[in-house]
Amino acid sequence: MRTCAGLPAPEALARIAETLRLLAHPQRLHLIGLLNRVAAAPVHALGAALDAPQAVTSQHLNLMRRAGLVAAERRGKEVWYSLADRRALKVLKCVCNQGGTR
Amino acid sequence: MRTCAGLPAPEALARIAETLRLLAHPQRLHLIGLLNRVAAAPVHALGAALDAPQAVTSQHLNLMRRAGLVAAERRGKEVWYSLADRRALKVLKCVCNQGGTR
DNA sequence: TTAAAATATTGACTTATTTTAATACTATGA
DNA sequence: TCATAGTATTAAAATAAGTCAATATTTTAA
Repeated sequence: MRTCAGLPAPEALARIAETLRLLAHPQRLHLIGLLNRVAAAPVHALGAALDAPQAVTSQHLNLMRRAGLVAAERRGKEVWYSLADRRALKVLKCVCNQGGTR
Repeated sequence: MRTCAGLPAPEALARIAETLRLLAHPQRLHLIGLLNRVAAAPVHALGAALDAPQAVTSQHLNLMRRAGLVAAERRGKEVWYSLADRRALKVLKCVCNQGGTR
């Protein structure tokens, strides 16, 4: 298990920031949490859980898919999404515990 | 150790997203990493390490301070900053390992 | 009290992100 | 082939975030 020894190089910091930026949205975080519970689900089911318009749900999922955070697989008319990067869930888990002073 | 059981409530998701948004910037991530190494440092030293203008460094630090991610303490003419929320470092650490398929 | 160092704040500007609505695409079954 | 369900894409408008330069504030020391 590689832990972040030393400071990440500038390009690495940019990539990490980009990943965090994608996670830094309530609905996208919600999607990550949902996908963790159900393993995989079609867009319309996820959109219903979020109570968000179809286009919005699709856009969020596509953003995360392009970054490799989630994966998409067509099953007939539906496209089922699933988690593809365990870091997404790890981030959600470690940031949703209360902070506290160090 | 409280782990994120169940999906966070909407307000919680918003708070978590806000925290992640603050971390989702290369220079702010760099500051978190630096503060982890040195424990505390004045603004001008951090700005020099980042090679960023004084105002920019101060602004980044202030953003994070208002969110409770870092703490500030005046020592004479200087203001020394330090980490105040261990989640910041945890996020940096777990997101800077390579992603991988689940 | 004046000057200088260190930090913070402000406002204008530029850029990026989010939202919305409309429309296009793809697969299925009649 | 046609209609329909499920997704994706696009463009425009609204909102938010980042950058920069100038200036204000705070503290110390002369």
